Amino acid sequence: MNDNIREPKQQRAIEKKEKIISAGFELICKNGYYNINTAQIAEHANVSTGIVYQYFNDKYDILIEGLKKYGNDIFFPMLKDNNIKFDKNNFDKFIKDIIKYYINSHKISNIAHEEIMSMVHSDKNVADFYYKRELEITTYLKDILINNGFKDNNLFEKSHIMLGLIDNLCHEITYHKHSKMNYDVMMDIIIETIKDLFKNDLD
Amino acid sequence: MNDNIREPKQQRAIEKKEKIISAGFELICKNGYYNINTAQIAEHANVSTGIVYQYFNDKYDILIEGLKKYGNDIFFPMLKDNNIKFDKNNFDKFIKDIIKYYINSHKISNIAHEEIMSMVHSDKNVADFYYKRELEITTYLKDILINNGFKDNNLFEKSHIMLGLIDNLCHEITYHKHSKMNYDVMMDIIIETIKDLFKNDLD
Amino acid sequence: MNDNIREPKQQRAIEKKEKIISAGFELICKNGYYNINTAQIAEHANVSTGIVYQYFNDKYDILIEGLKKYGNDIFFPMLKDNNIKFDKNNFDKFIKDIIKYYINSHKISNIAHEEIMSMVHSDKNVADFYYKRELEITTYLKDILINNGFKDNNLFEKSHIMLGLIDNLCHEITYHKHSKMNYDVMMDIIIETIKDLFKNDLD
Amino acid sequence: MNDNIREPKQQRAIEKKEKIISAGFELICKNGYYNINTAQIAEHANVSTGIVYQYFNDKYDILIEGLKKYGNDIFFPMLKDNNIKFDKNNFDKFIKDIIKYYINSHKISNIAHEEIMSMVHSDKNVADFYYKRELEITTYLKDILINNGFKDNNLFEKSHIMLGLIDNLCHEITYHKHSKMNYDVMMDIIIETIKDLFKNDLD
DNA sequence: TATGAATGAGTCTTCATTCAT
DNA sequence: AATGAATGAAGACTCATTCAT
Repeated sequence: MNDNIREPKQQRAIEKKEKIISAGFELICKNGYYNINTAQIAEHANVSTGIVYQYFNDKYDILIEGLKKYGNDIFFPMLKDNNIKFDKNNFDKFIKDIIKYYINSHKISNIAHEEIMSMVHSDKNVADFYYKRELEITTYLKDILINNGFKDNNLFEKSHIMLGLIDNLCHEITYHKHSKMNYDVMMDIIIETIKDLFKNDLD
Repeated sequence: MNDNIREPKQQRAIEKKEKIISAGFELICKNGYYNINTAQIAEHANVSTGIVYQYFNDKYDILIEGLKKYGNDIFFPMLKDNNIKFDKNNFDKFIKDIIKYYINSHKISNIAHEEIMSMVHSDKNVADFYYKRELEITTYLKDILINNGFKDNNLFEKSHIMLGLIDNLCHEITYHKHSKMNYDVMMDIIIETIKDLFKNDLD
Repeated sequence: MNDNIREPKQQRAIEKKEKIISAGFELICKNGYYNINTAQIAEHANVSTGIVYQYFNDKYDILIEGLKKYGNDIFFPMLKDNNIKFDKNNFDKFIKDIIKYYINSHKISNIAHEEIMSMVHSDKNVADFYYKRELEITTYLKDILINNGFKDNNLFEKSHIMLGLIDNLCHEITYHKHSKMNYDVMMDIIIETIKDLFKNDLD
Repeated sequence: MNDNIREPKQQRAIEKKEKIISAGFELICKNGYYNINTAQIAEHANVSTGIVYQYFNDKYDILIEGLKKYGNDIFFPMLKDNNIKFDKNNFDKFIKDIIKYYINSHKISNIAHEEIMSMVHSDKNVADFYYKRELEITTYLKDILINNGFKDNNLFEKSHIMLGLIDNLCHEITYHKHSKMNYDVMMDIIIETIKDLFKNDLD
């Protein structure tokens, strides 16, 4: 472990560090942490292998920093748009929009998603990151619902369940198309279930 | 790749092969596929390194065979008990029982669960295994419901959603105790939601 | 090194040893000494791996014994036919016959030839075997020539040169067909050269 | 197979690569390809094992590159001197010179010669190299003869035969001293035979 | 700062040979 | 005499990390 990690101050150096993170994270997401080596990361970042160890303790560090920097984009891109309003009589549409959002995000970074989920299940730090984000998004959803007039009746737990339902659905749709599941039906049921979930929380 | 895999004939040899599978799978589950080497597997199985390669193509093979042999026990132990009957007026209890079952199974093989889920997300063969089992358990649940008088109203999809809800809950409970989630409340909501899911399928 | 090599006395045992030699030598000739392992030899001989070491000191032994047993067939099959007579006025035909013999033998055991020649160049024992046989065949040719009325005017050396010329020709024809050499012309030249070689040795 | 072979740019690195080739080729020639391992090559080159695989795909690569670099020196050192003139009335001397050249070259790199010839007989790439060189030297000899006034009467084929005769002789002299062959006589016969070979090609 | 050359411990895998039965 | 299971040393190759410049 190198104790002399340099925090780059010069603009060029900062850019170089960013480059390593993005290049490294990209490769790791695409190929898996164990299938990519530091030489490849350096090459992909147009940087020498040596320099990597002046900005990072080790290979693992690159992963973690990449996660911090790009994790949100991959998993919770919606976190960017805040203060959403929806027509209470058209809660359906709001749910559908979220589902679309999720499916889209799954599709865009399909492989990255899987690679990181893999690490969520095997690496404590990645897991911590992921679960923290999960709480954030849950809170975010809860706030939206409250802002739109929902009663706070265990809204936090319900939001979590709602997101769980949606995530399962998206995963199902994105990855196991081959199964004998009817996805249109499934989506309708999910929407209905979510509405039931909140049935007593609208005036 | 060695294509001269020997299928052991002597009783002692058969036991030895089993031993390698169990020892290897155990170590992999406990420490992760990439953190265990063949020497460790051999040692843990009280066997020489050479013999490993007479029964298996490679390290990966051990994982897959271990999965075939012990995967069900870890993920779907309930698959053993068939033909369950429950009091239709007490659907609640049935749901709770399944949840308990799941939580228990998560707790028993906590780490194994996570390691394998990790590979579900990064290895095609492991994923195939897992999703196949998932379909089985879904079918199994659907059959139980039908046997207990439920109407087949997209019962397959609903079963899948139900299991998803339960799995999310268990995962939540087993792994992120630290969160500010109220699990008792959550369980109640889940049960209620599941009941709503099938509200039109009971006479 | 196992000092207890058993010399098989029972008929069945003798056959078994022969089988190992022939199977082993065949595989080695076809694939090369370093590309064949004892397990394959045993399997090809329909014998257990263990038994091999009761008849042979080691893998190398099999090669040497195979060479002793089958080497002649491969390199000097003509050694079998003795006492050849030819029409002195038709020395040409005799030469051509030998060439045909050689080419045929090269073609039949093409790969074996090469594999063994490879070892002639890298293993002392194989070399010894080969050069000993070479002397035999030279002597054999010399004797034929004498029997057919040639004067012994350095006939030994000349026979050796003659065989060398033929061997080079055959090798050329059998292995580098692709070159821009005209083989018909070459053969004629060779024959002429050989006749010149002995031009003063016929009355 | 590592496909990230680095082509060394720094002077020191270039020298190191050369060092690995020469050290590796030397050891392989002296001991045989199968009796030398990469660790030994690295050690002999005063280099770590790792670096070997940054410059070469594998052990085999070292052999081939060594061959390309030093093969000519070992087999056809005369290829260096071009445009040789000789006294047509003293063709004898020219032949003798070539023989001396060959014998000398055989003697100098005795073992290397044999090890490589071994591989010529067992490895396609080595064989290709060798036969290509053989054609070159044949052409080279043919050109010399033409330059010295020989008629081109199948001169290519005759050159090849001449070289074959010389090679056999040298091999005989260098390796089987033990035989009952009279080498002085043999050399005289060879010279006479070669002269006969070209008897109609001088005016 | 930056380069890319160098290190060497670690990994998988093979195989001649021996052992238990 | 025979089997085939078992051994373990040895080999090729990789890669995170450090070093010389």
